[in-house]
Amino acid sequence: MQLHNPNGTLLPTHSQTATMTTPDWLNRLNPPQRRAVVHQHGPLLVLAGAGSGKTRVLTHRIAHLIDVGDVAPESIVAVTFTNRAAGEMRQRVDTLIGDDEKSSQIVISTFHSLGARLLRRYAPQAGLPWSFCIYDDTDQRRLIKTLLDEMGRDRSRAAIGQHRRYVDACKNRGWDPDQAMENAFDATAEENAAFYDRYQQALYRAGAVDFGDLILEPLLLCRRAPRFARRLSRRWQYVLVDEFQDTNPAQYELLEHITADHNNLAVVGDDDQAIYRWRGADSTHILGFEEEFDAPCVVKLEQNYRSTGLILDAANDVIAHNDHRHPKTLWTDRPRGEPICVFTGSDDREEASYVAESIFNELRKGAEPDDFAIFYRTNAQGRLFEEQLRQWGVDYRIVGGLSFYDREEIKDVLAYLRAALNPGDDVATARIINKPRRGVGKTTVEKMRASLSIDGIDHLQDAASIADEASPDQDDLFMPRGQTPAQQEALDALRSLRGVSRRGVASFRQILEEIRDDLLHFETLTPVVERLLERTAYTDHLQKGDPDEADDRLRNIGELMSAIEEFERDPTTPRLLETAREAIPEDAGDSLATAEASLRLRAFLDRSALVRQSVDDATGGAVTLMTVHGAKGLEFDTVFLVGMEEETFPHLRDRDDAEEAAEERRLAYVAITRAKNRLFITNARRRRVYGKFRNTEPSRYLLDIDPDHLHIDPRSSSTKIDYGRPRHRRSHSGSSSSFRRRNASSSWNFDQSTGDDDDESFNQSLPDWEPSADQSHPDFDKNPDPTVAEQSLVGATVSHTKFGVGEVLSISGCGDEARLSIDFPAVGQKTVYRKFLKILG
DNA sequence: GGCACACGAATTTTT
DNA sequence: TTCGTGTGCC
Repeated sequence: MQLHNPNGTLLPTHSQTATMTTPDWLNRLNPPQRRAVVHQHGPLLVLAGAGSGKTRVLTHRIAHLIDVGDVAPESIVAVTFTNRAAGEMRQRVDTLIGDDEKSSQIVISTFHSLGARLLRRYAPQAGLPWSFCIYDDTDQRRLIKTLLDEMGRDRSRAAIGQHRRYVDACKNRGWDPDQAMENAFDATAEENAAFYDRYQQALYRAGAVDFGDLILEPLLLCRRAPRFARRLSRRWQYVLVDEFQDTNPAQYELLEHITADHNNLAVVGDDDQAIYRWRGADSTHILGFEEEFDAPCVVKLEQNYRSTGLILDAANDVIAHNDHRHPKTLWTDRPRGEPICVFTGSDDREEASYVAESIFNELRKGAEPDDFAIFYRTNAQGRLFEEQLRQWGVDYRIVGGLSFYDREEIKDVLAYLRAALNPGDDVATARIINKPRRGVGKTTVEKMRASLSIDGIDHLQDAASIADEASPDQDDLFMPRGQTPAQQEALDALRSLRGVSRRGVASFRQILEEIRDDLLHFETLTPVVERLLERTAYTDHLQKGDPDEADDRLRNIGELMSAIEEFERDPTTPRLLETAREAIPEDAGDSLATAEASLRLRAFLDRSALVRQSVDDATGGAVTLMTVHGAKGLEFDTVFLVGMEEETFPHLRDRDDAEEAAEERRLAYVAITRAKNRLFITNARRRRVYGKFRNTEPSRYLLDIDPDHLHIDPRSSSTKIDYGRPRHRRSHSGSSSSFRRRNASSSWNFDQSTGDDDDESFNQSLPDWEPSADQSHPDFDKNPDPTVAEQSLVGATVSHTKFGVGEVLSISGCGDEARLSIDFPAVGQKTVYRKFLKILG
């Protein structure tokens, strides 16, 4: 992952003189940073403001523990919340320590990966089969859906979501189903708790764990077996936690177990950046750390090295409206920098096109695409930006959103592997039992499901074998029997399967059997998957599908193959295999459990569930698109914060929920503080929601920023937006700025400007900011004649969403009124308004 | 069993 | 706008 972090290159302004005994890098730290780094024993709380060098403190602390504190690398564990953060920390620690052997012994991982590793190692103790799989979101939903189906309850998407949230919430709190029941104080809660119990049993039957279990199960092991907890605590003598404000109670309790022996818990975080409350995070952990842990060393990092003064001011303006904050003042000695540029599009498409064009112009002047990021509140917003960036020929990468492993074809192939490895995995089995089509349709699967209550038929694959092996004249002494007439009926239905369905079931079973065989006999995964694809004729199936998609899907299968090869070459893989091997006794009796390819498969599947690398992460040199949540922990030279409107950002589900509002505000704070040198805030006067236009209002956060810090792009379509209107009740401190805002309001309204895309003055204004837009933008009055810039469009290549690419023949009018006559090879000559066109060159 | 069609509902945010 | 579900027909 190439998301840079220039924090590693920053030089604090007041580094102090080196003493001979301290390692060189200690001198690159400012005094509070150094205090946190050299603190060796006992609890440590680092309150690290945005951009204050928190990763730096963590990595240097690890290096210091090893180099100066003489701590064994394997007794250090550092936990983060995202794979990206873990990867970055790993890289920086590697560099600092400069000894790969030592460095690789330090455990640096996400909470969930750590949990997964523990479960792999202690699967039998946790009551899990060696072949257990990790259910991702989709699997989880599918399971819940079949359960609701079974129970004859509402299985709508909303209902599934509700149940999922309930189960997750319990697990985040560290509750098993019994505790959930104990804490259920009304009928609804009891019903939910009962569902949780049922869900958990289904997971158990399937030999699967969900994301929540990756924390909860190790925690339950700790509670159940204090000796196990003590063992962990002895093994990991020094524990470091990043983004501590985002820990949920289950994670917190797990940390307590791990540090019980020594209390060497160093946590780093920022309560202003707590944005995962909805995921069960509880910021009282960081706010109450001082009380909970006896007299911890507390360090505040308040100097921001990242952003310009104006950007930091804007961030402070926004966050100042929140209460209950850990008191701190973030400051910087960086220059004030350029004003924050605000643009309002007439609609969401114009907003996106503005952003794409601005970036395009910057790139043309030699800027690096990696320096640009577009942040939006919801993933759905990304699509328009993609579209526009593509129009402008700007390379981009999307972080988050649909992950590679979420793609249908990838999930299918992995489902075959899962179903072969772990026959109890009904979600995987159901997914592929009829894919590609083999005549096992809904009715057949219904029959199989109906027999699942019978003793001896625990999984769909058991049912499949009954159907496959049944014969009319067979002595059925060894066949399961139904205990009730209904069960017997289901069994009979299953056994009387004939024709295509029966043959389909048989061939399905055979395919899985052959995969298992391959797992036993091959050393590596690649041939296993290659043969799987042949046997299932999966690629043919793809080719027969939607021809528009076929190529992409085939390419993705190819990507999967390379991902597997890469995984097998990865130097860290052997360590993972070792973990899985340790859990299985030599005499396990199941040769599949210890077969090399099967070990590899488990490790690969674990990783594919946990490391959700984004679809096109690999490409370097691209503009980054992501949600604000995804942006946490990153920084970019230039940030476009888009969709800054009420309803979109803040995206409030419940307008009266103060906690939710506070979290949204923190989210805005996180977004702003990602920018190093330039910040663009954009919005649109109307936006398409579910295909229909909806009018918008500018985001409250935009109004909270001191207007003096803002520069409104003159091309904004903002005739009627009254930024000056105080629409939101403000608490205490905000009064002076809202006074200023009201006075300043007149300057925020201006005439509708042209949409002149070739406006050089705008482009030039970026590097050397000119405070007054009017100088650089001489004249936007209704001028019937095209400007010189517009005239020069004749002969240019343009593209239109409907008509495709064409050449400009002539132009009349200017600005928004400009009409261009264009020759489109595809549809002939057309006259089109300038604003519907993209200039390609 | 499989397909084509029509209708309705829906979007936070992620490990 | 897009997705998933339900219906009716071969």
